[in-house]
Amino acid sequence: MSGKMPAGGRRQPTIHEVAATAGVSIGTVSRVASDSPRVAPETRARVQAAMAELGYQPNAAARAMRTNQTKTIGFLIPDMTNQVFARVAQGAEAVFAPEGYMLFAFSSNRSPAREIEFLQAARQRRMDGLIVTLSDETATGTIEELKRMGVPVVVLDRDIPVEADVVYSEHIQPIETVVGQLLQLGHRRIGLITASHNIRPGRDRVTGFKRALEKAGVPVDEWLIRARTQSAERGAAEAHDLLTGPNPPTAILAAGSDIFYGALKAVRLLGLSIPDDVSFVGADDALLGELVYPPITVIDRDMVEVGRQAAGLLIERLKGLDMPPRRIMLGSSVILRSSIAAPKGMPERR
Amino acid sequence: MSGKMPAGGRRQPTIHEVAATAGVSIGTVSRVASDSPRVAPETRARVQAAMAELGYQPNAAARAMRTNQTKTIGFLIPDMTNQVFARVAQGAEAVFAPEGYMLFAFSSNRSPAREIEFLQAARQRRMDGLIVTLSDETATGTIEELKRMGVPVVVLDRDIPVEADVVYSEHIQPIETVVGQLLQLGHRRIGLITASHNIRPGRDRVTGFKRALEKAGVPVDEWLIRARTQSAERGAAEAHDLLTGPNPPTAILAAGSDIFYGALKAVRLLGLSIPDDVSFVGADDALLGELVYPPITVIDRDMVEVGRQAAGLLIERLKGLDMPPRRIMLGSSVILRSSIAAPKGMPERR
DNA sequence: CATCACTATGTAAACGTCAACATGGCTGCC
DNA sequence: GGCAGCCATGTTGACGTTTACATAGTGATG
Repeated sequence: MSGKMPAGGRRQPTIHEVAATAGVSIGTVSRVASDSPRVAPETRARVQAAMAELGYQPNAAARAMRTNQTKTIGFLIPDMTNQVFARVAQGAEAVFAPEGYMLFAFSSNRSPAREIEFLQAARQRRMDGLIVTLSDETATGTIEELKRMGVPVVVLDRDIPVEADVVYSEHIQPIETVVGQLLQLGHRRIGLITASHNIRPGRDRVTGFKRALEKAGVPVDEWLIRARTQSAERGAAEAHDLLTGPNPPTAILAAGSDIFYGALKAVRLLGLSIPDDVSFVGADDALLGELVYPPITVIDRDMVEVGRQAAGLLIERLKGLDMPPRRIMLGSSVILRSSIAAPKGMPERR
Repeated sequence: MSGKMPAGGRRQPTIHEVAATAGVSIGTVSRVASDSPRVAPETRARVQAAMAELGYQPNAAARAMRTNQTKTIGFLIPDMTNQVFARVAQGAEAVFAPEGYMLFAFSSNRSPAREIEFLQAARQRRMDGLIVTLSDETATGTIEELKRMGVPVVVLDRDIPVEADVVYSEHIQPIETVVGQLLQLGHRRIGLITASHNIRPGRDRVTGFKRALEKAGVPVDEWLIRARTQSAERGAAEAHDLLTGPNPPTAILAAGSDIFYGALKAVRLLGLSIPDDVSFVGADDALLGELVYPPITVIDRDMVEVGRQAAGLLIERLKGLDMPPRRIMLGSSVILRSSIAAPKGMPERR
């Protein structure tokens, strides 16, 4: 275990060295490397032996220059430590790997400036395609950069003025369902904490929320709707503010995984009991909902499937199929658990 | 919003087009692109205007061919949906971004075959350096491939026969501490569920566990030690098996985040109460430990810092510093919460 | 047996960039 | 005023592949 670092900058063998070792020309080596049929079996074997001996791996940059393909897909997400996005990446990866593409995942940390940096880096690297989840639909710089890409782009759950395939998640209906449930239990003041209006999920959840209230003839109190940044801190702050306000809600909807964590923590810190003091609904982390006590009702969706679908759309584009932009809508489900009950001092109706 | 997809394969402008537009030679454009000082201010401005007009981004592949640098770092992790690894990536990213490097994160899903594939892809792409977390130290193919890399490698928390910088996490001491606590509370049968012996964390945790028992003169029952695959399913299965066995433990240590989830779920499914029926200690997910009821004692560590340190080591290597392999050991802490108590029917001692 | 049609292999140009070298105009100094 | 030296810019050859084209064998066929 002594001597130089393996890191010592050893030069990688080139096609020329393989050719010399095998006693053939570089053209033949190239043909063997790319599985061209026009090579005699005996020669092929000799070249393969030379490759193995030298540990040859073709230089992707040189190859990219000639072929205009990098076999690389860029994947832009707001936050890779968020399981929701990590699962999408996992689903996409599973589809791309067998096709020989590598996924280049990048976290913007919800900064449009970092998103632009990523898109530029992706363009410099001439990535073959992109899957993006923007953190703000109104950031024009990002949209401009996206339009310059020149390669297929699949957009996840955002409405932006770019001609691209999109994979949407259903947000209106599950919120409507769960708010309907709460209303039926007798809740009249329900707090909603979700993402900003600048992204589709935030807007749709507010839409679903209001729609459910209107259907039941319950007036909308804008004070109860908190559509801001998606983070645990924000979730905690909003939940705290709602629950310590003059006329607090009897139920809280924490729609977004980080918001879910923060809001739940705030409820705990206030020493409130679920569902006796306040009913609680989380989202996007079914496992957490299951592990805590009491188990928490959550709005859940299959993010791995989102990744798979997005990858599928992109691969079809990469195969050169020319067609109008497509949109896929994937469902969400409500997992009912014991964190919701009739509000305090009110017997469950019916 | 009509017409062709932006995806329409628009060719990216080259340095030649920029040169033609600006009315200069490609050499001058190259000098402007790489901030060389030998350019007249007026010319520089004209070239920059041309670049902006055409949306020029230099071709990374061509640049890589000339400079032998890709400004790309490969990051191999067992599972990107695991927060522990995602945080390491985040920490490393934060260090690399300002240096102009991009991080290429890849999940092996704990398959040595996939690890080899990744290492080969990394070599083809001539990545400038690597940070790797192997899923099995005994997989010789992976080690071989690692030795061929020819670029600096930083290894995370593994003992492998490769000359590389390593960032370790402390595993022995925190386990010893927490087992010591449990012994003092009166526990004599403690179950340990952790990763396989094929990786350092698994071995070290078992070492710490046995050491604590030996110090207290408590005999080691191998049946109570479950060092196998790191997954929620495995964690659940082992916990179930331990708790339904003929002579079950009075405390469970679920050392590993996925194992933690699974084991906790198993305890819930068995209808056991924590800490009345069984004391419980988790690891690597302090937030979950805080959100569940009762809050759970966890062994915690700062994974973002692990990423930062690893990135720091790699960057020094990339700067060409020649030095012997270095090792950094980062601490772990025990966050005591109410999930541990004296075993049933035994008053807390002292 | 000469020619044809293949087949296996070699050769060379091009991909886009950088950087070493070449060029030419200008400044300043004796 | 002539020339040294410098500065801005242009020219060119690599970097490692792929691939179209060239070439030289090898049978088969009339």
